[in-house]
Amino acid sequence: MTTKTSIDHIGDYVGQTVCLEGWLYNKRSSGKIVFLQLRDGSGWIQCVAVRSELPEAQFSACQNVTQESSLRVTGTVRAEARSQSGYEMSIESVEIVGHASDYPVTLKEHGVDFLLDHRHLWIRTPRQRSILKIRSEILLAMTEFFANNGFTRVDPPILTPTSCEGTSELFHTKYFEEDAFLTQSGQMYMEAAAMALGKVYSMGPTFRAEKSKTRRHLIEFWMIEPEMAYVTHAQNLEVQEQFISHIVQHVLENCSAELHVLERDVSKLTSVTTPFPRLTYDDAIAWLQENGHEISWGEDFGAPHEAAIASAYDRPVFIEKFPTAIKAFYMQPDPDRPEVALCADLLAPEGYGEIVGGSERIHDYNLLLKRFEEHHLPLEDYQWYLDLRRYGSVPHSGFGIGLERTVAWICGLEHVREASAFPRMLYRLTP
RNA sequence: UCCUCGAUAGCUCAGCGGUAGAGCAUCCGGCUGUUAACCGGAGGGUCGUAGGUUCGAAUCCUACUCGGGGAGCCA
Repeated sequence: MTTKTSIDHIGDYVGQTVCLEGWLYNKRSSGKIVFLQLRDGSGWIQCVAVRSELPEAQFSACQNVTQESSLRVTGTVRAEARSQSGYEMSIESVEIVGHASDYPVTLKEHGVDFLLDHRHLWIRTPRQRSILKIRSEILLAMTEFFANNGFTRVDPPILTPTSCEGTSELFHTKYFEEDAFLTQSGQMYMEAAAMALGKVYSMGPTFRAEKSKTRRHLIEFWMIEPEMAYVTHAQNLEVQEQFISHIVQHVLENCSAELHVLERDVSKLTSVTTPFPRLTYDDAIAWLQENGHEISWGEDFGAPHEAAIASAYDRPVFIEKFPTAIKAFYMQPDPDRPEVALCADLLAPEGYGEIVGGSERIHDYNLLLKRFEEHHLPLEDYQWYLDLRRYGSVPHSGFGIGLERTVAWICGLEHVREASAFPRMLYRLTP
């Protein structure tokens, strides 16, 4: 029985005969030699069939095999200077597992619409594979950071009875006889979990029924939401910058091949070290006004404002202490200046926009009650949330980070849709 | 929802009032080191849909459908 292996381990088998199981990425041939480029998910290798060295049936199978047919290839591994990976396989036998005819996603250029219609096949290409690998490594780095810093993972519900923030449009569904909505944030549940377990985090999908149609928006996206008891606004920012720099460092250390496929300028990532610059909302408004933007105190930033500020730095930048009036109801006011909240947005470099939003939460029962009234939120739906301030309330903080935006930034993508295996976008639910 | 751009072969596009084109993919043939291989040949089309202008419309006009990019909202 021939040893089976995967392409990423091929260097351990030089001079030996092994079997690889994969798919045909591309083929080139002349009359008496055929080059099969095999991929198996772990990498690529060129397999060479020579007419004089193979039975005629085996050689003609190599000549006729089509793009993306699945193959078992048995042969001898050689070190090969002409190969990019440094290795090649001399084919001894080929078994076609599944024939592919008229594979739609050719190696030439395609339009976005066509590629998205064929997303289930598009993800086989080197570029898309690299993105999905890096996404997976980012989630691993996040998990690692949380495990090393005393966090417990808690998974909040996806079906919820009400809005968490009362702002965004929600997807509506039925829960037997009741109305239900797909979650837009697990934050309130994570606040409850933080009172139980101290430091907690969630990872999972969230949904926004907004008709957003830009390169930074998906309808369904993943959010990672840490929540920490007894943690203040200032400490929250420190956790965020350590968290982000850990992720970037992990990708730099573990994904250099994938970053190379993506032609990512890694100097834009090596500069991401702590501390990150902190700009108050006041500073940001003043800076924008000095740089010719028409904006006044009290207004929220638009995408062009965020891009202008972010482009002034070589690493993510915090903008903190926004006016209370334009931020979520649950954010703790600054005790020295109640008109601003103890919150911060983290803007990614290179125009990728807001990747993190966080704040210290209101812990005082009466103040939170007042906010519910000001925002006309139905108290009966939120009694459990108010309970957290009735029974041993403590100062606490947390943040939410958008996974696809983070992946898009680290990978240098044009659009967040490539950061998801099967993106849900406005007017696009399939595949 | 608003602004803007687009829809021609399986794919990417050219043609912009006068007989529907190219490259790639597919099929056939050639080539012993190819790297989005190359060379020769073949098949492949209700020019998004519906109206209108014109002797004549893929081309000009109107509406609609579908999609891209952006704004707002946010992560």
